[in-house]
Amino acid sequence: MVPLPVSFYERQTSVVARELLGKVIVRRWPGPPATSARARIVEVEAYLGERDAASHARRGPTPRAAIMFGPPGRLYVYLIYGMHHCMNFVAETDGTAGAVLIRAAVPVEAESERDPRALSGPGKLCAAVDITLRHKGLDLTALDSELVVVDDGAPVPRVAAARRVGVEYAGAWARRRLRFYVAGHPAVSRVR
DNA sequence: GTTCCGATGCTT
DNA sequence: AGCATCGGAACG
Repeated sequence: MVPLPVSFYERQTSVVARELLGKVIVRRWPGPPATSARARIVEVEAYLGERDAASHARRGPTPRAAIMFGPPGRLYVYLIYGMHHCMNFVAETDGTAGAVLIRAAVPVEAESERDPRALSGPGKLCAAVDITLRHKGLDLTALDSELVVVDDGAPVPRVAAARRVGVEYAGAWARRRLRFYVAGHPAVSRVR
């Protein structure tokens, strides 16, 4: 299955965020032995450019956040609270900041189970698929990447929106509904 | 059920 | 000093 192309990511961040719901993260370990894991995205957050007071891009292209200003379709990883990694997909055209935080996914092979083990929360998700700072900058659109995103033809889910989690400091931007999730999905954060 | 807290290290 | 988090403890 072919990775989503650069053109998918090169759009408004909130559009990319919504459309990532239902898509499948494919993590490949080259090995040997070569292995892989697949998880369907069920919750994301859009972080916009310099005007977004909750975004790491708010202080401009600092060493950490510069990648948010670069070409779309790249992986932005950061370390939070000294122990958890968070993965983001860079959106918008080169020169404009934007990224989508991936907050929750469900392993594809577990989807049919009665109570599928969810990878809920950005830190837990990153740990589950073994993504760390050394993957920052990875090209999500390259055929041979250790991490790509694919459309497996599953039906487009019904999308709901809510405030982003953990950005209370951001004033009016904290109240924007820039978190998107599969409506009614049990793996989604309980927070409103 | 809720709220609180500590862990741990990078960023500004 | 604060953080785009998590899991466990304390409390009701």
